[in-house]
Amino acid sequence: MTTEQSPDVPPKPVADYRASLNLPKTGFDMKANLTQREPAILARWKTENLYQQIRARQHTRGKWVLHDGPPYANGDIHMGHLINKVLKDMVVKYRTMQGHDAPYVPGWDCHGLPIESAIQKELGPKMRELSAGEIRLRCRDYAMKYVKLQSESFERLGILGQFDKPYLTLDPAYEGGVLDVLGSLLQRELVFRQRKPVHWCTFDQTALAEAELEYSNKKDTSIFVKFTMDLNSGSWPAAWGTKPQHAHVLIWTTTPWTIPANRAVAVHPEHQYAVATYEHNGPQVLILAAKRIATVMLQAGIAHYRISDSITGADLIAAGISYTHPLESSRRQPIIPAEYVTLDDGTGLVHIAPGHGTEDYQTGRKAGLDVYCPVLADGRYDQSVPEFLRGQSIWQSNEPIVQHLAAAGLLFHRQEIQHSYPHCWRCRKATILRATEQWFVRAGGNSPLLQQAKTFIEEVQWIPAWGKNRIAGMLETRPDWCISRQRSWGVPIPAFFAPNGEILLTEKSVRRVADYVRQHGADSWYTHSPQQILGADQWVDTALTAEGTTVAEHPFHTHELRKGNDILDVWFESGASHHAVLEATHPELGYPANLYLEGSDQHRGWFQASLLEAAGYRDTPPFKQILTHGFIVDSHGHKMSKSQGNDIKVSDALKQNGADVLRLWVASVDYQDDMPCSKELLERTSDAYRKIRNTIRYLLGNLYDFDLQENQTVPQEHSIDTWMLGRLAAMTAEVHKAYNQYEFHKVFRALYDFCNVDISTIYAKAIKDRLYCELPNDPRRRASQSVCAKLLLYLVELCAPILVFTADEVCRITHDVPGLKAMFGDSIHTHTFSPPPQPVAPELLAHWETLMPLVQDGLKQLDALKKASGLGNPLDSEAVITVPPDHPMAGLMTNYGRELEDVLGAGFHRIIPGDKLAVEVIDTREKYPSCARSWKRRPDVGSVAEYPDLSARDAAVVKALSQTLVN
RNA sequence: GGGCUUGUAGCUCAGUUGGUUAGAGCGCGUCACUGAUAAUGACGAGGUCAAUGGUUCGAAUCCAUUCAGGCCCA
Repeated sequence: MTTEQSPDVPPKPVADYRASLNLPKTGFDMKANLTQREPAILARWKTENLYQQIRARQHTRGKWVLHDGPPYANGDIHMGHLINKVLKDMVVKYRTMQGHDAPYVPGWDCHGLPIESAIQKELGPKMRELSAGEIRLRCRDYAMKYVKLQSESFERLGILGQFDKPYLTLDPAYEGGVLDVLGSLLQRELVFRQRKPVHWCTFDQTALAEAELEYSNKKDTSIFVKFTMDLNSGSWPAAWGTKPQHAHVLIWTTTPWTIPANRAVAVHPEHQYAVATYEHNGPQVLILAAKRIATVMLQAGIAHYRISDSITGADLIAAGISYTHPLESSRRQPIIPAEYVTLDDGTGLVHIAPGHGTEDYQTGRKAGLDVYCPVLADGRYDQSVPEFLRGQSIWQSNEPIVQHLAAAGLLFHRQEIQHSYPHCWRCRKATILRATEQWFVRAGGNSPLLQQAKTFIEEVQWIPAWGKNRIAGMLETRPDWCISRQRSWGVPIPAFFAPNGEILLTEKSVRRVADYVRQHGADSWYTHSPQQILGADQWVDTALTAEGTTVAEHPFHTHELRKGNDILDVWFESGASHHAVLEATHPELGYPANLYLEGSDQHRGWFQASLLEAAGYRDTPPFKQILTHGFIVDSHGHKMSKSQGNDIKVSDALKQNGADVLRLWVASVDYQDDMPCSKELLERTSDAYRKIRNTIRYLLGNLYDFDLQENQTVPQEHSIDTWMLGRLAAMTAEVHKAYNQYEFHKVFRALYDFCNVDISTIYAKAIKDRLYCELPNDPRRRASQSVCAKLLLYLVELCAPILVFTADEVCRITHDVPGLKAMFGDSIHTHTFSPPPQPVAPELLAHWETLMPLVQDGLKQLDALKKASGLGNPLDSEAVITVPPDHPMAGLMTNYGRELEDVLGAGFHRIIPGDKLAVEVIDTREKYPSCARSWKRRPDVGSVAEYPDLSARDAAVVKALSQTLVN
């Protein structure tokens, strides 16, 4: 210890009383050093097998299950993972400490395109030489690598769960569970087969996913085509004037080759449509959007034309006029509504080919149109098109079609354009949209599945409440669910195809395959024969014919069957987890789960998939509560992205701050909204962490000689201890309420303010004198220590779900203090919350309500004295408290005076009668001597002759101590 | 473009059924202490409650529009 003093500081008093004080002592370091300390704690948890210990613990309350939504097993974890997993962990830890059995089984989504693409990239052209089975093996290794990597990252964040037995969607038991759900949907006749346009490469003859498209510029012929209206149908709108002899609707397209597949023309119901009339070999009458007429006429070089009044698209549809297919004069086709029609280009009337466009398809389905696709896998027209096109490649057909239209007088105008067009990422050739047979779940319109899902929504508690509205809106407009994908890495749709085109996919056959997959894994679909899989030479079952009808009791010869190549949409896989995990891979969890907790994007994703699949599997929803959180944004509220350079890497943040600080940050922001994050914000959180840590350190430091059994002392009624206990009771209630409603930012706020204001600013300051200066066993000291022990207990308990490492560290420190050993038991994480603290009598709290303003006033006066006369230390002042004799507190002020002196930090106090309850702070540097031990200036310093430099209290304490020393 | 959603001091959050000069903590600035000390305490400065318009005796709070974000679609 240094004894150096600067020359202008007066020499220290002769006697050094420091040793006679009870100064704080603790092994709990001020410096957290989380980056070093946390891994050590983590290692200990692993050796102790903490997760299993918690499972084996006596649970005073029932089971409570948070079912983990599986992150994708690809890449490092990012801030989104952090927020999600930490929120989940805080919930689980809170429920555990409430006494629930709250197991946490983490899961991973292991199948799907991103992994298959990564492997494809790795392998390059070699990919084509590999069988689906071989590709799947590599995909599996890839997925498992990232499961391990992410698993370690999650654990490093203090997330506790069954990481040694997670659920994986590539687990055969899980895959079997997925097929169980598919079987159940088949049983309820909710699965059907239908054409739908998908991106298609005619060179590779394969379907492409959105992610496999590369957009680049392409030259095309765009054409304006006149579709001849059938003026015998419907009724000519009066606003368009007298009905002409001939009229045409005018459409625009950049893909002339899709004209053969035209099945309708779409208009926007709210846009205005008019008639443009001009002369060209007689009067010409065109229908198009009023706003497009000028542009279109200019493009076609027609200078003179007349425009009629306009009507809305809705009125045009209502007029009910059909038109003639430009290449097939016998076809009459309708005009239908479509909201997506724009007036940015074209004519405001859109050529609809449901087999060759996604929007065309959707629009067509609503209007009940045939999904007609005359294009074969290699890009040639089939036999259903006009003769001049049969067998021709679509890539060579634009010109013949344009010529044909021109010859028929239907070509209004043509121009060459350059536009962004999707190309195949492998062969770089232009792709098309082509309708192919896909599997669907009947989940739109008035499907019973959808009805059931809607009733489920009502039975679930949505947090925040608007989540219900959001998902309800999504269900309202949702189409049937296309569950098939033309990929390799996933759970196969176990359909068998007979040589005559009959298909076997029934509840019975799927259940058989499910069992087979459970035994041999889904890879067996690719490596074993239909005979092996079905386990018989003949399989009698319902057959689906190529025409879409069913034939019951149809005998299939299994050796003739071919296995289908499609896999299930990965959302179907994860959406089956309510069965595949809660009942199949981890039946100890049980159905349903109490809570699903994910980002708000999962209203469309996992929540909806789960809801729909559960609706097709049973009659109760898979979750009781749904909690959603927002997304991480930067300090300006913009989304984080690598390309913007405003992203924060979890590994960096972890190195910089430690897991507990990151967890505290998660707790501190309102997750219902977007969550801003920046280095500065984490720095703030770090400050908050240090404050909490120091508060705990102060409490611990003053309990070094306290024994929970021996020294518990009830505080005197008028003591600041009582005020503190009142605050503790209020804080505890507030925090539990917030935890129960998952409002962690309120938990954080309450705990932080409690440390900052109630303990640090007010209480800790007030009790210093009695803790440090009184005899160790003095009742006032023991009472305050009793309160400190309570503060420590509740504070650490309530912090534990958030500050998992620090709480554990505190718990270990208490083990080293003999009197505190029993405080938290073996581990804070197997410990349950203490019963709420005893409430404090309201009248006692009311006393402090009236006294605290006096303290505020006193502090202002101290500040004024400091500025006016350099009074630096409040102990060099006295508080003169005036109280009217008839004031309700008058009789009590003798008790409260001493407490006020301490709360204010003054050296002395006097109570005098006055006309109002008030305090006056007086500089006593010239008035009283200072006690060398307590540093308080008071009149009784020197009153004990033996100790001329001490106040009466300190003299007595020192005397008593010296006597015990002698004995 | 559509559905849902957010916008209060530099930051994170409070602001009850619309009602006097809009609150807290942090951060910042100044000062004090040196017996919680890479701590602690005191005081202080910060806001036309995103903007505009409306309803009202009165609006951060209700309504409309706009602007700027976010998620999901198109």
